[in-house]
Amino acid sequence: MDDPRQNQILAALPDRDYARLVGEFEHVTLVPGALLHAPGAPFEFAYFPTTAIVALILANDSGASAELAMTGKDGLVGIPLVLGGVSTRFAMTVQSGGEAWRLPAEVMCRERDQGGSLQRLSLCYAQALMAQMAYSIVCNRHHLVDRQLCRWLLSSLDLLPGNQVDVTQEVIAHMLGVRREAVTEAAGKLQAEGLIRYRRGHITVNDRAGLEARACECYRAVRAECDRLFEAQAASKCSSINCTLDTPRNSLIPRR
Amino acid sequence: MDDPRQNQILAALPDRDYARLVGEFEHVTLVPGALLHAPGAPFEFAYFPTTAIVALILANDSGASAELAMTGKDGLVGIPLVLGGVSTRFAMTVQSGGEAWRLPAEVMCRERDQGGSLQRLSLCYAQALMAQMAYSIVCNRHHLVDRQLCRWLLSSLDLLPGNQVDVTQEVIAHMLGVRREAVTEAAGKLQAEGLIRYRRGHITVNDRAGLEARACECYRAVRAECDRLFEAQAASKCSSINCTLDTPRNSLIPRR
DNA sequence: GCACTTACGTGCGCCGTCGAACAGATGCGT
DNA sequence: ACGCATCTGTTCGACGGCGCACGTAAGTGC
Repeated sequence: MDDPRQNQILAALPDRDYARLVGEFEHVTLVPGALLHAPGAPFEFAYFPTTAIVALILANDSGASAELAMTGKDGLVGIPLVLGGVSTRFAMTVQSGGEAWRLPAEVMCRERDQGGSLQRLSLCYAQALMAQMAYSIVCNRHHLVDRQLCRWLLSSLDLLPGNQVDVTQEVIAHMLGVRREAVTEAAGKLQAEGLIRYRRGHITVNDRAGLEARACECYRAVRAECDRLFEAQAASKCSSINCTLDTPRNSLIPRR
Repeated sequence: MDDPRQNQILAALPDRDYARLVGEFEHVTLVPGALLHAPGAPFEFAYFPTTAIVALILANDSGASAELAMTGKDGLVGIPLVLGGVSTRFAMTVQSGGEAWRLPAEVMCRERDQGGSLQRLSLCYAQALMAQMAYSIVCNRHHLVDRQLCRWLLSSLDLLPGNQVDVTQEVIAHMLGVRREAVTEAAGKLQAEGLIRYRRGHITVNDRAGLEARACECYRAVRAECDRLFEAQAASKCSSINCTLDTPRNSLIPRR
C-alpha cells in the first residue's frame, strides 16, 4: 500500500508531528490530465504526491501559457495555503498519474498558524519552487529547445520510479511553451543520439548520464539548490538555527 | 526625513508590532548598481525599500542571466530569511538608487519563529514575488520585446515617485535578458509613438495610459494579483481567516 | 482484419532575435 | 569650449522558432 512518507516532506517530519497528523490524511489517486486546482479558486486541500507528478501552469488571458514548475514526491501542491495567499492564478494539473495524500485546507491553516515542522518544511519547499521558476526564466531566455527538453525529462525522471516518462509531445510542447513540431524535432535529435527512445506517448530514457551532459546547466543548478534547501531543513530539529553567521558585511559600493 | 512606513509592508504592520520593531531599523541609502546580496551568501539584513528599487537577478554558470522580479516600497528584500532557506542563488542589485530601512537577520529569524504580523505580511509578499516570476516566464516565452519593455517600465514606474526612470538601455537589456540593440529598437518605437522620451539614461514617460495599452496583459495581471494578495493580508487582523470556504469540491475528472 | 482515432514526422515561407561592427550623438569634466 | 568616455542609433547576414499544411505510422475498438 502507498505510504504517505514516500513523500519527502512527510518523511522529514519528526515522528511526533507525523503521528499527530496521520489520521487526517486522505489517499487519492490522481489521473493524468486532471485539473487539481483551477486558477483563482480557493484551495480545499494540500496534496502530497508520492508517485504522481503535478504541473504548475500559468495561462494568461490571451491563451499564452507555460509550465512554472513541477511537484512530485519532493514537495506539496498548495503553497498559497502555506504563504497565506489563499488562492493563486496558477493552474495545477496532473502531469503523470499516480498516488498522493491530501490534507484539508483547514488543517494546513491550523499548522501554518501554529508554526510547526510541517509549516517550516513547506516554506522551504516554497523556496525550492521559486528556484525552479527562476531557472526556468533564464533557461527560456537563453537555451535552445532541445536542451530545455533534456532538463524537463530529467526533472520528470527524478520524480518517477523507472526510466520511462509517459507523455505525448503535444503535452511537452504545452509545458515548455513551444510548438509541438519543435518538440518532435528536439526529441528526434535526442533519439538519433541514442539518449532516448520515443514511441507514441512513451519516452524511455536509455542514457541518463548522456542526457544530463546534453542538458543545460540549469538542471544541475536547480537540483543542487533544492538539495541544499531540503537538507538544511531536514537536518535542523530546531527552527531558529542558521541565523547568526560571521561573514563580512556586504559593501554598498557600486559595481563596475 | 525618510519614514520606514513609506514601505507598504511596514505600513500594514499593526501599530503595536511596528512600535516593538522600530528601534531595530537602520536607515541606509542604496546607490545604483550596488550589489545588495551576492549569490549563495547568507543574508545579514532584510531590506525594506522606501524609494529605492532592488532587482532580483539570476545568472547561471554560463553567464546567461535574467531579472526575476523587482522589489521596491511594495515589499522586502531577503525572502529566504522568511522562508527559512538562509541564502539563495539570486543576486540582488540596486536598480534605482534611493532609501531603505534594514533589519538584522537575527531579528527577522526571531520574528519568523514567533510567527507574528511581520512574518505573515512577508510570506504574502513571497507569494507576490512568485506571481511576478511566473508571469515573467509566460511573458518571456510569448511576447515581443517592445511589449516586455512596456511592462518593465510600468513596473518600475509603480515603485518610483515621478514619471521618470533613470536607467540606460544597456541595463534594461540586461534585465530583460536581451541584446542592447533590441532595447534600442523597442524604445525607438515607443518614442515614435509619443509614449516615452529617451535621453541618455533618462526615460520620461509621457503617456502612462498609452504605455499600459501597449503593454502585454502580464502587467495588469501581476498588478491585480499583487493587489489581491496585499489587500487580503492587510485587511486581516487575525491570521487564521480565509481557510474555511464553501465552494464545491474540485473533481478529479480528467480534462478533455 | 478493418476502419478510425491519435500521435508523430516533414516541408515550406515568414519573422523576430542574435551577433558583430560601426556611425552618430549627448553630456560630463577640466 | 573642448575633448572624450559613454550612451544611443543603424546596418547586415545568419538562425531558431512560428504557423501552416500535409503525409505517415502506431495503437484502439468493432
